[in-house]
Amino acid sequence: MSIVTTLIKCLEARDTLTESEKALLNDVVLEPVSVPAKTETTWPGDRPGRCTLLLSGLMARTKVSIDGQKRITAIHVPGDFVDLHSFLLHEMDHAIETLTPCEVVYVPHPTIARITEAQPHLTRLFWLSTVIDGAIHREWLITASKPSRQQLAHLLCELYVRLKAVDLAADGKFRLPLTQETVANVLGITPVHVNRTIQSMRVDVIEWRGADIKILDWDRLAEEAEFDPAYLCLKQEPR
Amino acid sequence: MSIVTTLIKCLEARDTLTESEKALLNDVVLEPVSVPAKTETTWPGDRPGRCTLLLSGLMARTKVSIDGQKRITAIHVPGDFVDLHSFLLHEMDHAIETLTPCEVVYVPHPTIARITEAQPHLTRLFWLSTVIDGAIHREWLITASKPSRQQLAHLLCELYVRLKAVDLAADGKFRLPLTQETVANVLGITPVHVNRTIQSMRVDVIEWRGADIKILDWDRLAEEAEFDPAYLCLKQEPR
DNA sequence: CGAACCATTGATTCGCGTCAAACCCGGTGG
DNA sequence: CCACCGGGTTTGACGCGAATCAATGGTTCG
Repeated sequence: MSIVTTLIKCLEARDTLTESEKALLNDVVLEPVSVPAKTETTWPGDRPGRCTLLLSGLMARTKVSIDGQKRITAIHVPGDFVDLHSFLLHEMDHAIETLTPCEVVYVPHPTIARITEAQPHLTRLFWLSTVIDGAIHREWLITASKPSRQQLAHLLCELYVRLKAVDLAADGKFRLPLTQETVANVLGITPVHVNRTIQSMRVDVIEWRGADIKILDWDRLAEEAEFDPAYLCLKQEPR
Repeated sequence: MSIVTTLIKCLEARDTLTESEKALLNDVVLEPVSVPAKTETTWPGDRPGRCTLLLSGLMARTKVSIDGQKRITAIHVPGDFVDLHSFLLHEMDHAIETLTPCEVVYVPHPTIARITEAQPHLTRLFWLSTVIDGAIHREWLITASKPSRQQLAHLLCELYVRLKAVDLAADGKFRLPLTQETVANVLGITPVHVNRTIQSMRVDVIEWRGADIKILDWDRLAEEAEFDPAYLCLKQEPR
């Protein structure tokens, strides 16, 4: 199984690729790099010069405010192009860090630039992946003004669907090796409150022991979260 | 002054355009359409087939939850491509509405597709505009978990800078013809609380009468908002 | 066995929501 | 010219959800 497999799986969840496109991606994706957990790979103000393709593990995009509060604005699962937007933004407006030990591949910006010059279809698929990134931001923005239970329920639904798309979740079960403090940084609430929220959800909809989560009643969880996976755009269509 | 002027101004805030690119845009942008205030132009589930370029007025992207709560996930000012992401998403996951009377131009998806096939540079600039859209979402996400005063301060700073970039704001003054209820839908708080927040800010940092806003002390407002315009990417660079 | 890290619990405070009423102002019509 | 209306703004009283602060368990690992 080659290195690009997960990326191709992610792209092909939204459209089909030609053999030559797959071959091109294979040439472009070089050797993987291991990064330990809790390591910042990019800082705000950086001009990275390459994009990060996540192969395994979980990464996050974060922003720290003056008072030291860290807020996680995005969580990335294997197959995600974590900072594809840096190709166009140039200067980073946030940090990127590993939440767990990760394997990544760095793709130089000039490589992506070449693709945009000669591969309109691949370009659109890359563009699409940043657009979906934005759609996820919008969902998080909406849940942000809802009660914490609903917020957490939505996060779990989303992560389950995204992990399942890359075969890292099944039967309502998945691994989420995050501390409650990290979850708090995702939801924008305090760790203490995350704990209480998890406890209230343990009563009826989830099992959550250590890093192992089991969704006991998907329908109820999704209903409470008002979760509709449409925004994740997991439908093959010509783009 | 031609119709594309505002669009070109917006794109050229981030990179320079060649004459032939400007000419192409001029050919692509057809006659404007007037839309009355408070009109929904797109609904969730729609497959629009064209993108909306805003020429004048304010538009919003909204999502309504089961209980009828409307949340505004984005505000658009003249020059913005309101729903450029629909070109790749195909199916809309949210609604689009005018907040004030607006003039718009509809650009058919096939037209944009043609640009992506033959105009890599323009394509990257369009892509960039959706990426900045995402950056704005991230900022809103971060402020969402902050006290309402800081949230509102940030919104005012952002709108001032964005309006100024298209010459619709100057000297700390701009028009914002929104009701407090609409502002509440932007911030995800109640109209009542918006009112109290505005009042507390009137004491020291802003004047706000009807649709007219004057920022009395930019530095103080920006400091309180922790506002750093970097994410709006208003710097000319080759992209 | 202690150190470090994480999860959990309790007590108290505070920002914001909720509900309901009052007010303000431009527009309309008698 | 004034009564009346309606949409938006403002005010007050009250309750709840989440923050805060501080302490206590539980596990893993040197």
